[in-house]
Amino acid sequence: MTELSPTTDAAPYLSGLNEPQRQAVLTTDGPVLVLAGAGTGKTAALTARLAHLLYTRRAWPSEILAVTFTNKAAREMRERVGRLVGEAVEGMPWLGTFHAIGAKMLRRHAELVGLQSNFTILDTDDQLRLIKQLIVAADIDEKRFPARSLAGLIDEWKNRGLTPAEVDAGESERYANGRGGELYQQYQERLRAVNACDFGDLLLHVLTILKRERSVLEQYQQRFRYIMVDEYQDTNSVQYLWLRLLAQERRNICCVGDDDQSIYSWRGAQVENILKFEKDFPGATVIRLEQNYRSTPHILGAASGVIANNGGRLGKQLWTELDAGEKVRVLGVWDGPEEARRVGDEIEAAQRSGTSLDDVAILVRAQHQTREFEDRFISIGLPYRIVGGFRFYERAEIRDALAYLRVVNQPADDLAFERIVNTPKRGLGDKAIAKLHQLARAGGMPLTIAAARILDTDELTPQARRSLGNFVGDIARWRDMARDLPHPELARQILDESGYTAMWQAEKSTEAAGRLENLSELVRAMEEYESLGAFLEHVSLVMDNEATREDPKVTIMTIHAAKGLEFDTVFLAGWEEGIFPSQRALDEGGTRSLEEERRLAYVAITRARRRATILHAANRRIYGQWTSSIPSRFVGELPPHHIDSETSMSGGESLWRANWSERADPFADVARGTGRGPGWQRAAGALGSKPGGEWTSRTFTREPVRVVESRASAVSLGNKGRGDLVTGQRVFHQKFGYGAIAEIEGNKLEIDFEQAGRKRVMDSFVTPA
DNA sequence: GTGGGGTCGGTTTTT
DNA sequence: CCGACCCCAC
Repeated sequence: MTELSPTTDAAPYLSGLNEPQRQAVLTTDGPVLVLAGAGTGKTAALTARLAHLLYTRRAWPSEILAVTFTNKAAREMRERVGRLVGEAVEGMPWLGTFHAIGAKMLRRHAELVGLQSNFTILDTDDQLRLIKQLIVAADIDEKRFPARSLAGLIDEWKNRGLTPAEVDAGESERYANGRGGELYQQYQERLRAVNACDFGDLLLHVLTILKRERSVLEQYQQRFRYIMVDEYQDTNSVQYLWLRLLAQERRNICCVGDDDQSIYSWRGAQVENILKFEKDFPGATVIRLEQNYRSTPHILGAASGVIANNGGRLGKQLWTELDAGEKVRVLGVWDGPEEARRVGDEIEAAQRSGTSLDDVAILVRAQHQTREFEDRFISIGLPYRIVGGFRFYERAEIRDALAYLRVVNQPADDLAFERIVNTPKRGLGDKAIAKLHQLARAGGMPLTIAAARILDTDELTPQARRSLGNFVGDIARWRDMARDLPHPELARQILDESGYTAMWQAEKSTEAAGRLENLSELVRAMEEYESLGAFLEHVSLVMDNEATREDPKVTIMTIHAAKGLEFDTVFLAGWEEGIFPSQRALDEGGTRSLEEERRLAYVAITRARRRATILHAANRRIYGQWTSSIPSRFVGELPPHHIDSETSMSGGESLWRANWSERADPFADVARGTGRGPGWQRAAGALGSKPGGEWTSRTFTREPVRVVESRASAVSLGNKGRGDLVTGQRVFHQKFGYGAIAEIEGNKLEIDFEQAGRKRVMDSFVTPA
């Protein structure tokens, strides 16, 4: 904050803001709810507000609490505020995700909940392993009561702000005949014993502390002059309670959100939080951001038409000054493969007229729908990226490497110890580990200590003892080294001396090479952190695939993943009953889940800036069965004057109608949304067994005839007919790695890949190996 | 320890 | 139908 003029009018951060946005910025005191529709410049207003608080000296950077849900949002806010106020943003320690801020608070007060300040943050994998151990120890049949469901339940309780003591019999009943609460209790005890906590604890422990320790609460209430919350509609109960405690003294809380974009109830978010804001904070100022800067009127009209079918909304009327533009296209196709083919064709055409692939996205309801597109795009050579799936720190090699570092950093981290004690193989099998556990449990000590002790006994076989002795010695040495070696160097040496790097070097696959690459990437990333502890914190809370700048690619992702993003051209695939809205949502019944699906549709449409195409297929393979489907009810909710409909099926509309609307429809109750519709499988089972029933006419025993298409692009992109390949030859493919040619059919190859199995690819995408 | 075979389930996903 | 996961046998 240097040389800034104190006059608000001249403030640079206000330029370019519309009236409601300014109001959101300038209404600094008292509770404020900013209802920000999609594309209405929410982030601009939020960051300007932050800048305003700093610029007018209402608060020091360290006196503002600004929370987001994702690291991406936090990063973006930090960057944008930085652009407005410069260095000052560096001093904002309390700008971050709920979890990052929770972790920060918890490290300061860890002892109040029985932890040490260097506690480890477990990820879901560690969590699950721990829970499995407890289930086995409690002699519960893991088949009947899977660890996953207990993990989910504990997570839910934590999201709701319930400690083990607050889980009543009814809740407890939800796992293993009433043993849920008891296991939750044990789980928390184990976490404490290994000085660790899970994601949920980062919030729940802090809430416990704030509720129990008056002085701590007051300290934070005093500190945070202003509180700002992004995506308020996504807050869950703990987050809500946490915010309410912190805000209740000064009442300078500003929540930004959009009830129409609440799509995370399944993970504990309570739309009610935003709906009842005015009740929670009487006298709140409510500001609506309704001018949309992103999409054309037709796109907005289509989205608004759909969302209007939901009840209980706070209500917003989006408008735009942009030109009408194209109508939203609704495209009916015959089946899934045709859907992918059509989208591919359209994208190639757009590309020819100058559209960059980076401006194009395909949004689907569920991850598995990406496959059809992936297959198609590989075969026509259209560059794409699929968002989602494995993240960097979820990969085995990264988790292994981190486990080594964790053991060095936090001696009580038993889960990390277990993970690596026999990776790479050291001949320390189950029996040896079991004995270790026994000793550790008997003596109430961490596994590393138990390991050192057991060496003095004759519990282990000589080889196991020697091997474990070496390992224990290694760990001790690494801990010594940690004192004076820079941590990236330490990591390098640990990976080396432990034989971990060698383990992957010994494997000659492309996959192993990639893993080694990831490991060096990890070490490189460490350089940016001041200590090993800081790095581990970053990894467990923040690490994500930073999109490395690459060649332009079409983005394929779920609607959930697309929230907050925007693209010029958007394809919305699979708008059929059962797919979207999903069968699960329909089965669960109730308007609640259907309305969430509808909000998802709203989010999907509003991602588009200029062009949106909605697709629905008449036939789709579901669990291997060819099944006919009817268009999503959301298609019917699109206002007719905002759309152009088209069908690619010969016979046009009449065939459509003949196909799905005019006979007794086995999905009738699904379509009408009674919420009691049959699952696909049940429908298939029940109707299929009825001789001569309707079902047979709609079930395809084999794939429908495909339109034979000529693929000019595939040919033009690749080598023209190549003669250099023969059956049995070893080749390399950019996506699938190495493989042997099993069959050649024109320019199409069947290849048995070493990693990916048998795939059909175009010859232009392989090179002789 | 690994791989073969059988079983079961099959939205959305961040931190 | 396809895949993940688990268990058991070598």
